[in-house]
Amino acid sequence: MSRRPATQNGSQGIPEATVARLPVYLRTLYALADRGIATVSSEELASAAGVNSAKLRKDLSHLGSYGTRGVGYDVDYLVYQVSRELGLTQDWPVVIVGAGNLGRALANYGEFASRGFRVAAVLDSDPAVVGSVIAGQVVRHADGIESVVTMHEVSIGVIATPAGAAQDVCDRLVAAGVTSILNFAPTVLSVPSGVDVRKVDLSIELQILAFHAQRRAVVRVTADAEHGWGTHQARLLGGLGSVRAAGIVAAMDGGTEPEAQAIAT
Amino acid sequence: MSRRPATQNGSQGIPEATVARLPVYLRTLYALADRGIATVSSEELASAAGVNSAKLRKDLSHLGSYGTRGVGYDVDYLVYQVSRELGLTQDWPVVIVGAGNLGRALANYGEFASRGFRVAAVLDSDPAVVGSVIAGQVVRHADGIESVVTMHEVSIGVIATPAGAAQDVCDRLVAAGVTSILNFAPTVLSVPSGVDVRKVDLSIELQILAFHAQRRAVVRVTADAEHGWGTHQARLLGGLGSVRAAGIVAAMDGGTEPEAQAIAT
DNA sequence: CGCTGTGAAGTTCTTCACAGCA
DNA sequence: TGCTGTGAAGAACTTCACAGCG
Repeated sequence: MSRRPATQNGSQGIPEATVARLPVYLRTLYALADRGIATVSSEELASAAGVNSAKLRKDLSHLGSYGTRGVGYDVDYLVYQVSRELGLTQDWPVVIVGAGNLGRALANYGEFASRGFRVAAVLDSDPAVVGSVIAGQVVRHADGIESVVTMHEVSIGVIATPAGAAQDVCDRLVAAGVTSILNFAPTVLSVPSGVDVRKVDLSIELQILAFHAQRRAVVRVTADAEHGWGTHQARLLGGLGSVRAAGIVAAMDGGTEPEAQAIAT
Repeated sequence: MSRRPATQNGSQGIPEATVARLPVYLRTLYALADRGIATVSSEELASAAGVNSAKLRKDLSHLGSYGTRGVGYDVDYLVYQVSRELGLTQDWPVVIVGAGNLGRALANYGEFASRGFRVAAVLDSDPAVVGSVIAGQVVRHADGIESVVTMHEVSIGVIATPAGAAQDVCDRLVAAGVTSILNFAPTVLSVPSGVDVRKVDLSIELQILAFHAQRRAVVRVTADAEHGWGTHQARLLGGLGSVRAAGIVAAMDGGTEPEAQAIAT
């Protein structure tokens, strides 16, 4: 009873998986509109967005019946409906904490400013960075988190600091009133319930890719044994399973603190 | 029959959802090892990794029976088993295309080099950037994609270019032999089957956060109407539903090309 | 007739609850 | 006794296939 369900499909709740795809549809729709296309079928839109059409139709059906049978969807109208559903008919002020390479990349990110989000401030704790200008913003000292959040009524915070600083920054953002956090630091953040955290993690994505790449390679090695092939991929593998095993376990001890690499140059 | 299932649980296939969490467990295990902890229970490890213990045990059970009943898991041993499963007992050479802020942030990323991945090259098409040094690497011209991939037997490519260049870069990487791609450009990439693409997209993550933030706000507005409250969040919303609707649709036309913001300073 | 919107079936993922081993 | 490993139940998500509207 006290635990809120991840996706409560009660009144008009949209499944989480659908929510995660709406931004993709929205971007695709913008691209179509830019090309002067006024109407799309679910088939066309789905293919441009990289999903299948049944899924797209089901997703859109959660927003309402905005298509026309026998015709398709009106691009502009759908852009508006999706934008509204996502809460992009208002501008969300965002603070970015951490003005390293990553923070700078984020602050300069084009789609950011244009579509629903606005960088209210960029903060950093490094005196050498404070005062410099990034994307038209003077970088403020991280001490100003509370005042910036309060003054600009910020409810979304982006953490682009080293891992070691992330939890502290997070706590301060939350204490100041931020309820949505996008975390780029490679660490698990703990937050009170009611605060929404999403993480973006390079390392995790690479490791997932490695897993699949390895599996493909293993399959080919097996095929090699049976067909006498010799491929690029197969050679990469060598004697998998023992090669660097000891090395990995040893490296563990000497590991330096994982960092989001935000402050380095 | 001909369509390969996303997760084929045949011989020893690990569910995709599990694969996506293994890197998190691995990082958590490294952190425990650094603190000198030799053994963990599923409960402890799960809580440190931010999942529940049943899920963790189920996940680990797909790798084998590496725990000890009544005791828990040996940290070092589990680090090794998870690493091996993810294919991290070998070093994966990676090329980064795009040497803007994002590309630089990625190249300098700490966890990158240390645990299973090695930056084989950083490439960019901007003559002003080519020749500069990033993370100990001289930035090469993007024309060298094919030779770098071939020479270093690279199978993982990271795309950190503007959206407009991404598909072209992707095609060249694939043609050169890359089979895993991590895409930071805000665009849908199309690749031949057999090539694995994962995307990391700031904009999408922010929009998902906005959706939930909006919903929280709406709930509070509703509560306001009933209880006469007045909160920060409620005021943020204003007259949702009409406010900036026209603005959004109009802004669509004037939109500039979305970019991953890799080349700008 | 073409395409949307959607019940229903199928698949994957999560959570429960406990047998069974150290 | 304490904790893992897992069958079984449940929830979420995807895909199918077609009714029905424009």
